[in-house]
Amino acid sequence: MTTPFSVATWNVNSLRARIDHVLQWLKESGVDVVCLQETKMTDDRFPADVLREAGYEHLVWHGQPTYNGVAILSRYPLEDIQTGLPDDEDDPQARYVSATVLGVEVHNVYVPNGQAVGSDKFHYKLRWLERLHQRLQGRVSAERPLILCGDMNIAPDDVDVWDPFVMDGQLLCHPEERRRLEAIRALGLRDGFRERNPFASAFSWWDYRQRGFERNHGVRIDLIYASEALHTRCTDVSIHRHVRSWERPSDHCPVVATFE
DNA sequence: ATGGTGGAAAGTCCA
Repeated sequence: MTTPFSVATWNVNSLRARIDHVLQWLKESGVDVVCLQETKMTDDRFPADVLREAGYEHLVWHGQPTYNGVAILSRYPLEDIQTGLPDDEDDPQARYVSATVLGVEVHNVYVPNGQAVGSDKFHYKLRWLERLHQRLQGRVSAERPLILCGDMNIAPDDVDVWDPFVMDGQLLCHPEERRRLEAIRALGLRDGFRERNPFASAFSWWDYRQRGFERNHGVRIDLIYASEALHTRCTDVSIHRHVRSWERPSDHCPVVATFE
């Protein structure tokens, strides 16, 4: 029948700078499928050999110089790999990769940050979310096992931010971006962490600046959404907060969902 | 305090 497996999302803020943390965390977590964002390297520099040695034989990566970059590391074979959104030809930003593993469609995204509400980059963010919506429309159904995960760069609700009054209407919380994320979720996706922890303010990103982690000034923007068929198999969603306290960490920590 | 910290990459851009 179905194979139990776990899936993680983690914005590593440079895979080159974070490779030791990644290897350490892969060893301690043993997660089966890992979706990375912000690898920040060209494809020829991707450390495929060392990741294969760590047990992740099946890899896909999609990078560019300096910025962005996404990858999927898997203990199980990857099929139907797609790098970039379908209409990516005039967009050089590497923010999307998808593959099917164990019969599950995994869509790994690095949603644009948006820089500042109302800026050109903010409009690019909104447009990118609409392109993601188009990609998933018709693919999400109750019966098909599917995951959408990644750095959404949007806190879905006020409970997902350290201070909803300070953050009200700001980047990561603005109604225009929240509305577009909710429209994607409403295609038929479930936020397993939120459903299991309805009132928990638990975060996945803390600003490097102004001692954000020490003061727990964080937001939950790294999400794992599952289709109905997969959500019924979900046994746990955990935020691996301790990784953020390691020496010279990414500003994001990993999030892991487990399915039976 | 239009700052602050960290990464890429070599002066800024991005988050």
